[in-house]
Amino acid sequence: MTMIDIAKAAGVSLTTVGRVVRKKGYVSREKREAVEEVIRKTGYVPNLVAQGLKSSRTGLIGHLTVLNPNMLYEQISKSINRAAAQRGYQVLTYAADLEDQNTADLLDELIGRRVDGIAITSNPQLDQTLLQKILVQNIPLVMVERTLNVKRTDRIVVSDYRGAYTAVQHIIRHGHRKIAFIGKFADQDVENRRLNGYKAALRAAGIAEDKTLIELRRNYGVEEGSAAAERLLELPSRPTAVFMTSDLFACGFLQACYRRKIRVPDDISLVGYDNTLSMMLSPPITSVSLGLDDLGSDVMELLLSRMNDGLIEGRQVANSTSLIDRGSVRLL
Amino acid sequence: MTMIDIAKAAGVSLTTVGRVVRKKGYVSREKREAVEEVIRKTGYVPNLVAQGLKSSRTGLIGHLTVLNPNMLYEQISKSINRAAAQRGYQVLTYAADLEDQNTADLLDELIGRRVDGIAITSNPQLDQTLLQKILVQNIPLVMVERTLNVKRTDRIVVSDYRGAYTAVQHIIRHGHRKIAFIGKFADQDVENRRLNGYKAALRAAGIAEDKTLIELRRNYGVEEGSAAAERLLELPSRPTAVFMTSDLFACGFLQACYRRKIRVPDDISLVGYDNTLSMMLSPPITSVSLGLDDLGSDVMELLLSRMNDGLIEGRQVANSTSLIDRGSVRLL
DNA sequence: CTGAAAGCGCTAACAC
DNA sequence: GTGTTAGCGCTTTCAG
Repeated sequence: MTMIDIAKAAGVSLTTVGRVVRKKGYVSREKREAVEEVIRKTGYVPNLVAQGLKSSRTGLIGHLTVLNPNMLYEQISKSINRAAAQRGYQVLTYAADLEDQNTADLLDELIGRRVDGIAITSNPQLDQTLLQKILVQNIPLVMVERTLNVKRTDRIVVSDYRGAYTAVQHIIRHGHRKIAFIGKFADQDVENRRLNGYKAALRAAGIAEDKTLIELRRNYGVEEGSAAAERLLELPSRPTAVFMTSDLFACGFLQACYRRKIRVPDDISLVGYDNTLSMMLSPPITSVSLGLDDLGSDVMELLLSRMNDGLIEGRQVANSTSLIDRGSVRLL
Repeated sequence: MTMIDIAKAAGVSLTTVGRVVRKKGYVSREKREAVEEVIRKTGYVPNLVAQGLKSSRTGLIGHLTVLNPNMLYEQISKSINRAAAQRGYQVLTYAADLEDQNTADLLDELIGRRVDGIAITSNPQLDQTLLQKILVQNIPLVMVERTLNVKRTDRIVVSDYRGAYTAVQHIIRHGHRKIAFIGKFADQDVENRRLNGYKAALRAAGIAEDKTLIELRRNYGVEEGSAAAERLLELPSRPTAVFMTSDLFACGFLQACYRRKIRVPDDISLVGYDNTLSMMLSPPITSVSLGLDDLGSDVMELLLSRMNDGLIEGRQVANSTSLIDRGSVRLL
């Protein structure tokens, strides 16, 4: 079934069928109805591949991401998929989790498929050279969270510093002074920003930094959170509150508490980060939301505007974090 | 940059470039190297859209799914994406969560994009008429979990009955007799199979069914689990164990327990389902794993074999469930 | 308002 | 071994 078949069956030309299918251009009512009738009867579906070749517009957005252990990946994907669908685009998600698929090949496939735009979320393996290839092809590009400063490329950054700061401030306002920090080793800026937010909040409150209260782990993960908790809970003078840079840590921390029959927030106060799992835990934990609901829309809007004008200078959008209070911090 | 440009630059014909790009057919070493050189220099990337049009093979798999509240959706997507990538395919995921996007339109887009195969996972809005369209186009189709018996279409079913049966049997073997059930109203067969598994296990152990111990909820969800727990925990003669058909219910149940300072498994024993969140809870909960790791491979293998021979009769593969014991059932 | 014609970039016979 | 040629199914000027 092709447009030509439809044209023949309806007794019109190929062009007319095209106009009806795309609802564009003038077609007399009779002819239109004739064509529509045939289309309905035959169950004809336009070939988007051919359309894409001819119009060099595929309606596809490439999303390059990395499968991280926390649930962030799914949230981000969901948000982008949804926003894209609402705007008539479909997302092709490439997860660079395997060693055998290197980022360069992935990008080549994206380019080969002639996607109309590319979103890269927190991929650590990026460098200017790789991105250059995309830019040369003039494909709109937006980078999320882990961003490089590249010409004519938009960035969406998460205000991690503020997020951490606000969380710790919240704890301090509840009267806590011995506040522990569980985070990940700073491979990337993200982790540093969170740690800095924590330190700044302490400083602002005139609380001296206590190195024994800072627990840095190799990875995000439940086990890691549990292990960190084991150490912190053994401390001669135990912290009264803990700020963790991932809800996964909070999961693990709570498991350790459960084993020791330590109650939250009665015996210790906790604040998580990501707002992914915190609402599901026992008890639900106050957590920093990264405001990812709008992320997809932001991504798509940046991409779409750049499709219209590829020459605009690189813009930067900050996704603002907010604290979701679930009462897991006790008033001292 | 097209193949013709490369051909000119390398002083060979279009065909020769094609042979080099596709690594197929005879090309003398000199010419090949010349072509490869030019490709490298220019950063040429073959146009997969044109390839797709010409070869009517897009390397795309369409995945039609529905965004459910439990984490199953992500697990399934991940599994399929990964299996597809390993076989050189890319997945286009369509989530029919919005009312405005009806399944028929989604299917049309999949057909329009000329995907090489379609996987439909637990979509409740399916009917023969819709599927007919896919079959007419001769696109390999595999349905997961919620399946219809359609000619020349493969099915992957989850052995929910066995899963539930095994879970309840596990509880019974630990000496429990008052075992509650939290499930979802039976919109679909899935829910019934789980309830039936529960009932059958009780029957096999000679335990009379107690209607007050069966709690059916409108939806899967944390809140729902919590509400169910509130009722069950108020019962004059409280159950000693609870089997729930979703880890989300278990989350909610644990929150209710936490509020009442009821400990698991000391005061009550719990078993979840899905094995999605159970490992993250406090305490970790014994749960039924749906064995989704292999799901993607199964899907792809069924699809690939049908691409080779579209006439094979519909096959059925059963994904076997297994109980992951985390000690949340106490020995009475 | 409608149609004829020229490709989009690539593949696959088929000839040389 | 290598090149010529004819499309895949559609969009888009440009005439009528």
